[in-house]
Amino acid sequence: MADHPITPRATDYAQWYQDVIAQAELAEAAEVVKGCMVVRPHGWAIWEKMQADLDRRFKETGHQNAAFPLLIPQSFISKEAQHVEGFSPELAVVTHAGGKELEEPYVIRPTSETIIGHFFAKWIQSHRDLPLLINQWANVMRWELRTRMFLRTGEFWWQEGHTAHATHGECQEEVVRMLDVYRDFCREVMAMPVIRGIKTANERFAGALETRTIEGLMQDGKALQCGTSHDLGQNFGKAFDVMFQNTAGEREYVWQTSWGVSTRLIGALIMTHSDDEGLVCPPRLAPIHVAIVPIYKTDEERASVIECARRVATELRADGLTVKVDEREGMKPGAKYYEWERKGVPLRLEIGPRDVAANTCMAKRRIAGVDEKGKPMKETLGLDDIGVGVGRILDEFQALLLQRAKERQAKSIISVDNWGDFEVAFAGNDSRFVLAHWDGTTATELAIKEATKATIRCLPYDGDVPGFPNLVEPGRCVKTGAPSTQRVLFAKNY
RNA sequence: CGGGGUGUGGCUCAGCUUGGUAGAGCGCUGCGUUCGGGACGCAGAGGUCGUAGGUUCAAAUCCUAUCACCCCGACCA
Repeated sequence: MADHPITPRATDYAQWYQDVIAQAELAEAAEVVKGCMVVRPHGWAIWEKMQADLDRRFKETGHQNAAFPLLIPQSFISKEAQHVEGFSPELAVVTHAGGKELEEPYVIRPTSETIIGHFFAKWIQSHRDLPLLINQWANVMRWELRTRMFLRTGEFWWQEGHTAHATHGECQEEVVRMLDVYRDFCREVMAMPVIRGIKTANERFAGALETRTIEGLMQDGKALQCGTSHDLGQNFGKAFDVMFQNTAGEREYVWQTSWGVSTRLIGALIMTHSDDEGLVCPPRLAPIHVAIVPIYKTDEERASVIECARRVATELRADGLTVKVDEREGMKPGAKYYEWERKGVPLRLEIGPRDVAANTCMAKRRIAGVDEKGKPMKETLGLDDIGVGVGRILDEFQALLLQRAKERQAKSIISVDNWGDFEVAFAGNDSRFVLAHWDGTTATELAIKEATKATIRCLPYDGDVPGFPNLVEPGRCVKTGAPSTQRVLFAKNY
């Protein structure tokens, strides 16, 4: 075994995360732009796959895409009291343009509730204009003191849904619906189980009545907020005068929502599935599904093997798969194997002279056991119906990843009833999903964070936590002993 | 903004204490031999030593200033 370019997870999880990103060529630090990142082609390809699937789901639920300005008049941010308080510290502001100082500075959008509120006010007159269901794919900027690739950077890419409704009831339905879209996407496409829940007042979006979240469990036991959905009530409607005339002829403020997921999901993908060999990518998000490595010694062998590999690639592409035939010379097959494994290609096919003669190939899954000699398990596939064999393997691989993630999640969730056990669960650098009673006060929430670094990730939907079907039950706060009505989810988080 | 650290070929770093005019490994280019789990040989290309001053016959090395980045803390809809 040659040098291992990736730090093992057990040695240093944070370094492992950075190494996977570098070795899989997903992204790198922008270096000349503080706190920002360059998303490299292989990383962006994963985001494009995420976008394509999410966009289809948004359209299916009746939403339309639009685009709003990157720059927002500074005064807009100030119009909603909580919004300005939440975002002011992390705004980047444009004060000059065209060689002159601007009369009013612009902020680079940290999120678009305000500018969209302004235009919604123009677009909405009547109850017949509602609901208005808009989505925007965009980049946003939040000046962060401490950044982590994909998880928290100055600039990031996301989608933000913005909707306006005639009643609070419709607005609440939308918030629930879109959180479920995210949950389904995470499970079906990312092979990642998440827990739906409601944020505490302390963790709520600045300007929202209620924030819902999906929380993912990373391999090191920490939680990652993977998506959010906000009931904005009439807060932005009032701030931007977004009104409609109802059927009785009265003017009312609209009820609004916003919801988003971002390139942070790529971080979630890495920390959910990947291993010490590099990126592991579920087939439904893999930029390359199959890498074919030709094996040969002589020129004649090379010609026949490559001809065969290209033929297989063409056949698989007809099934809608992305296939790479690695024809690079001067590189031994083993080196190619490691490279494609680092990059998270789910399946590799090896085709050599013996395979050409037998009309077969060797298939190696990205996650495979080892045989009695310690060599990776491979299987032989016939070339006559290669599409069938490859399709089956990719389906099995997608299912395997979800199953593994679910098992890991199940093992990491515990229920705790006393402070001693709670502290043990978060001792040192440890984290997990801990279900415990909480007295409902922000003071206690902050005291627990101060003592253990663990925060309340959400008040989970009852029944959404595997193995713990009844979270709504009377109990005593794990910290203060005060009465509590339900268990909440604690974890350290990214 | 506190505390600590680092800036030297594309990357990782040595050299600095004790000044003498820049090195290694990897990567890259070319040729040849290799090729079923990370190849090897030979020949090459590539560096204003973060920046600006200062000391000196002479500075990557000593002094001053400054900038950038990293780690820990504070902060993080």
